[in-house]
Amino acid sequence: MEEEIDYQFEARVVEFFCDGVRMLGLPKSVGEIYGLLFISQSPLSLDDLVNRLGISKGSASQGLKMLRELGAVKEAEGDNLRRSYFQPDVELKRLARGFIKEQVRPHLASGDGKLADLKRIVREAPDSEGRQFYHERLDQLERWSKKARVALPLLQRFLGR
Amino acid sequence: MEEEIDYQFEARVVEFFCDGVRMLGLPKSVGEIYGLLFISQSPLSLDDLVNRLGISKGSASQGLKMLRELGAVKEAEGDNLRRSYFQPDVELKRLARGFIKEQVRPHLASGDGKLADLKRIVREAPDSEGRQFYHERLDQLERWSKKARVALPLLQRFLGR
DNA sequence: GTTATTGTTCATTTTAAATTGAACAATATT
DNA sequence: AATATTGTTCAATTTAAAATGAACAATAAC
Repeated sequence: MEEEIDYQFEARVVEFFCDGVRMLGLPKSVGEIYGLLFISQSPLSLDDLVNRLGISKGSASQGLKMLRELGAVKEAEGDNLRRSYFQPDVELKRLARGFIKEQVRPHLASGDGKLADLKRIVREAPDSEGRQFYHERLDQLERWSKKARVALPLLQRFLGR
Repeated sequence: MEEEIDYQFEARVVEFFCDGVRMLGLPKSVGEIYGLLFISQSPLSLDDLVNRLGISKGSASQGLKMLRELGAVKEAEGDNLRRSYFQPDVELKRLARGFIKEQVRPHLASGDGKLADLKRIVREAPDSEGRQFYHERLDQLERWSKKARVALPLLQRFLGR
């Protein structure tokens, strides 16, 4: 009976994290996995996740992989020596760092590359009526990008306090 | 011929913004619309967007609606008095404010509500082995939420400088 | 009052992304 | 060496989100 309560509670926490990661643009299953680990008193194995969340082995494996890359979970000791067990990292600082490093920076970097391409196109194009205007707009974009690059470390530092 | 160059350039800028808004979790069409407005020298009407982007009237209408709600475009004067014309707001400050207000804060608020529900469940549950642990975890979540609520205005202020 | 123009809404269709599950590799156990 | 266990990969499927387009309202022009 008490387990029943725990189970319901657990399910709601998992749901809570589903919504959370959706806001960050990550797959629902990643939220489920992190959520269950977050509310578990002991580390869980891939099999535990499959059984308790009712998701496929494939999803669990891929989700754990992503969470490891983000630095959001780490390995831990568990009953069965053959298996890997996982527990969550619950420090906002490190979660933010991982997310920024893995999800935000790559996008910004690729954006910067494309922006440089666009500037080149304008530079090498024959003088046209719009050239000056285009140049200004691209400069604007560059200012945005620069600001973002400065903001990220500040944000990270703040979250780490 | 010169128009040909402009057209290709325009298309690449539009693509650039597609990628950009995808990172923010907004629909591609919103990026296309904002991108075309961003690189246009004069305000455009819904019909212009439909024709130049090759999207449906429905998409254009919905996309413009979202962009207006975000404060990312505003109405402007144009040739045809019967039509509404739009131009982009290119101030990062206001774009960020709109995005935070419309997309981030609502999620945080709903999260806070759900978190309060979870705390109540734990509080009202019979003493169990896990109760203390659950309480700690939920406190952790509350600290995250609080930190986010403080970080947002700081971020906003920084972007507005 | 009838017709034309502009823009919105929303049920249906399409598209992109996530999930599944079976095949596979890697490692341990007998 | 044969068998069992654990975890990964990826083609096929499912699901959720976005785009479409036809019907509709609102307004203007005739």
